[in-house]
Amino acid sequence: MSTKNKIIQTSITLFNEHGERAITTNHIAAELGISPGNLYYHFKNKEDILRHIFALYRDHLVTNFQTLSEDQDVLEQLVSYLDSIFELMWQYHFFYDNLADILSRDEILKSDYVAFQDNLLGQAQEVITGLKHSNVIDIDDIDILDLAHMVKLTVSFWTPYVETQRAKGKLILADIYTGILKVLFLFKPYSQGDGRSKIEALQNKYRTMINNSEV
Amino acid sequence: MSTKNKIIQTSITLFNEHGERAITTNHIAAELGISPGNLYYHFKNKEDILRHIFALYRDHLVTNFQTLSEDQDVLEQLVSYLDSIFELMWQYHFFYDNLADILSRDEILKSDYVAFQDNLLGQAQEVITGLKHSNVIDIDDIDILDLAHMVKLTVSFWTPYVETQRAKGKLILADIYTGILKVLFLFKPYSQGDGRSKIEALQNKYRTMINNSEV
DNA sequence: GTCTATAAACTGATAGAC
DNA sequence: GTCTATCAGTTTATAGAC
Repeated sequence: MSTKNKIIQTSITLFNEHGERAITTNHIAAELGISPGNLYYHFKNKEDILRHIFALYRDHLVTNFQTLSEDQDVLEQLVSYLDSIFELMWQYHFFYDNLADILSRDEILKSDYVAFQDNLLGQAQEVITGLKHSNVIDIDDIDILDLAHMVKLTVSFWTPYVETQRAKGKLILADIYTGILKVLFLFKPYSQGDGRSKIEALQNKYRTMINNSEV
Repeated sequence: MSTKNKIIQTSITLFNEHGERAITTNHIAAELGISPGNLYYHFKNKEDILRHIFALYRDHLVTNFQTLSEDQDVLEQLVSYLDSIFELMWQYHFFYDNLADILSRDEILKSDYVAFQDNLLGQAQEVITGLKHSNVIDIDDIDILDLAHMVKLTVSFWTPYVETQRAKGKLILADIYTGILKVLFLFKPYSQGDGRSKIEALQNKYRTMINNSEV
């Protein structure tokens, strides 16, 4: 792996472990066993590293995203989508732990992030519309935007929420599943007929996975 | 006002305006026109200030909180409760903008916060149970905990969510009302009969207030 | 209670040699 | 590409005078 990539990967690890604020360019260089000067050869500064990490995160999400088609089981697609997203949220959770702070220090990163979020909001609305057209849920068109925002809020801030609800311990896989369950919970009251039992089956699946992962 | 209180109030203002990370003890002292040495006479360090601010926030919330009684209009009480909470979230929004970060630096503050959150979760469950017993909503007992978590997540991270969804501009009063609408949105699918129309009336009330406040 | 002065530590960042 | 050396600036925190 190139030194540039190593710096990015190590930064992600250290940021997730100790928080972005606590990790300086010197820490990153020390962890890698390279000199600070070398790090500054590859990146202009810490902001520059953060921008590269965000680009990586965004590309991952764009790559994994598949708009729901009505051909396949729409709920299965939703779940695979949620799996990807929450997995990603876990890999980059430091970013959302310090979101407001990181964005306030970098105008360019902030406008990139805002544009991307706007994109995601549209995709969330498409997902909800897809579930509606597949008769999994029944929802007034006027409520779709609100639900899309709630899904996005939940996904974005699930990891910070979990981290700040308990005194000790890091994020574990079960926390990711619990987050997925929360999104399913948002959909559940709108589910109808067959859709309701399918969602309940999914809930049971993830509850089982939580129990198994905690052993 | 005592110097000690002035320091606390000025800190809150500066933290909200520029973010907690960007404001040092020197900034606070300079803004107040006192010396850094004087500030350190009143507080051990910045952590100490943050602990005092959190205690203030917690006391406000405890004071304003009234468990819903079934005598009065339970929905009116809910709204007055939501008003207080979101108002408070606005006054101390820097705290939630940087929550994970602030708590990770101070074990004592973190355990105080966790204990308080546990408390709030119980109160949220009581509120939901109250709405159920008043027949405003119909919800399975098994779902109450999930809904309580969703309400808490929404309230806690609403201001960071808003701040990070748009490129420019600070929080305004309309943002608070929009947050209240999001909580009502969470309750709405569980509402029944008379309860549903009452919730819709409340939604319309806040939508009107948003429009008026933006003029 | 408040000030001045200052120390000790750390941070981000650069210049120049290899 | 990588290193050593180093700087200028910032931050926290304290000692001692008033």
